[in-house]
Amino acid sequence: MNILEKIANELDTFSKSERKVAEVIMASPNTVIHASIAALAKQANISEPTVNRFCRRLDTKGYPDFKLHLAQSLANGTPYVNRHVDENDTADEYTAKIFESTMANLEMARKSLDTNTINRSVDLLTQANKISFFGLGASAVVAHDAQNKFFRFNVPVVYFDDILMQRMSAINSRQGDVVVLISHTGRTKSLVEVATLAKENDATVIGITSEGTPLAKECSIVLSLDVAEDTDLYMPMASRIAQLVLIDILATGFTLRRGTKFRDNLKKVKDSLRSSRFDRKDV
Amino acid sequence: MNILEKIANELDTFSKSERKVAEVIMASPNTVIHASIAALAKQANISEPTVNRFCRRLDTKGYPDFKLHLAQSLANGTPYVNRHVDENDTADEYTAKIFESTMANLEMARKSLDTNTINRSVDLLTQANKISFFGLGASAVVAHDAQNKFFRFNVPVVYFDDILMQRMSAINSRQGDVVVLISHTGRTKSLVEVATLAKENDATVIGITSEGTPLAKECSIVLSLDVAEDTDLYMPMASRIAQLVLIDILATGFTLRRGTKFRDNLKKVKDSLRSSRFDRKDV
DNA sequence: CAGAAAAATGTAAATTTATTTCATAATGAT
DNA sequence: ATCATTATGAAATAAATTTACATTTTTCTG
Repeated sequence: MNILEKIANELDTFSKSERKVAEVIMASPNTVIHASIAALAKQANISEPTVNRFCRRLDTKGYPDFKLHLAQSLANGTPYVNRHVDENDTADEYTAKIFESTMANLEMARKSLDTNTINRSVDLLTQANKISFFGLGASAVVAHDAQNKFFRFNVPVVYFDDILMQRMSAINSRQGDVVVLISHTGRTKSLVEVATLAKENDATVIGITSEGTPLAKECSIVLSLDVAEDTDLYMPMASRIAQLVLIDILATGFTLRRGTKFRDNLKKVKDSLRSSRFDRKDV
Repeated sequence: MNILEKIANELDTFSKSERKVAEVIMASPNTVIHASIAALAKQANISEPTVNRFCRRLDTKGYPDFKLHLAQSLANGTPYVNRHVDENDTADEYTAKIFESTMANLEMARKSLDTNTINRSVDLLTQANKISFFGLGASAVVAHDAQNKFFRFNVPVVYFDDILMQRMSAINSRQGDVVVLISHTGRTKSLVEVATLAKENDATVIGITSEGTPLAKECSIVLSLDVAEDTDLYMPMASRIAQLVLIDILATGFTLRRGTKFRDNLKKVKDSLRSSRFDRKDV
């Protein structure tokens, strides 16, 4: 797909003149996309028809079409990447880097998510008698957020970020209850124990964690999110953002499954907040 | 940068004919990048020079250059619109839409952020005797996350999602304390009161909120994040994600300001968690 | 609401750019 | 070495884009 890669690949199938064009293009593709066929021909010391033939050899309609492909390759070549924050970065720089890494990781997480699993999870959540969200540390924040969302749906929902409360809650769970356990590493001992306890009490255990971890092994369903490790500053960053987006997805799936009337209800919940707020006209 | 966004943004500054072109382009940008200026003009029922003028209005050199930009916009994984979830969406569809909107909104938020303000905020935070993070509802989650991050820095940091605790804490604040108030709408009455109380007690008040809101008016510094309203399902979605990324940025700025030795310390905090986790080799 | 000024749009010509045709040169196989 | 094949370029042609200018439409002013 990427035409620059294609050029590099097929370099040996090119003729002498074609190779000259290829080299000029690869040397500064960003200049080429703004050059006319005449300019490029001159730059490569070959004739214009040769450039044109070169373009066609790469399965494009002609020179302008080739430029289009090239432009797209360049745009694609620099997607959101995980750029690491550097000690001497200015506010401008680290701000840009953090936004970009977050987005790169979201893209990554999106690709790794299995929508069938999402569908099954939504099924289970809509049918649950009670939903519990447990996490520790940064994942506690995600659990907190999940409670905030699902609470609006008027389903029994609890959230604990305390190990003992989590254990007690797990022991008290029963068939029909859904326990959602959140842990990026999937190696937090106490959370794995909670999973085991909940399972022993016939609750359904959904894990928002990485594949193949001790926690994953104890779960009925695993929603796994691939995210590049947040090694930079020893703080969870992208992983929890991806988890939160996953919560949004589950919550959205939940409301869609519940139908229109249910969504009217959501509006009421939101409207109920009005009296606690300053009116827009007050401003 | 993204020319499709730009078109959507400047739609109202266009003349009648220009709008016609814009609509044709937005309806099927992928067709347009392969069309000649004549074809596009015909499609939009206007003359060729008008298309040309349209291109120049968007700061491109002309039609071919415009097509290049358009092609790049399309190639870029960047979603150009906030696609709204629809009632009949499959899991696949709403998952994709939520990821895309989240990313579109992050892109938007990034652009709206002022790095000078970030710099000043980081200054204040590094110099603070005590840092408090307050929010309610979805913003409480953000405050919770902030506490989690700043706690690792070994600075006195508190977080409350309870109105009374927030008030009491604000009343007890003094010069040198920094109070960070989080509210997307900036209209939550009790939080505005907290801002006033904190200010009366000489604390520095940083608002993570929208410009021109009652809360913003009470703050010493306002970190504003533009995000498209989350109207779909009456739940805060993109706004809190953007706020969390902002927290990441502030935390990162904080650690950078503190220097290398400080960051070694962070590693120790992280390492201290090891005993609570299953080892990798256990798996 | 007339009428002038400004802005928007279109026509047609000019220009630029890309492509085709065909002649010539290079390459390679026998 | 010679013929066939392939590669290349010059010039002609075709296509596309841009410019210049005329016409229409809109907006503002009195």
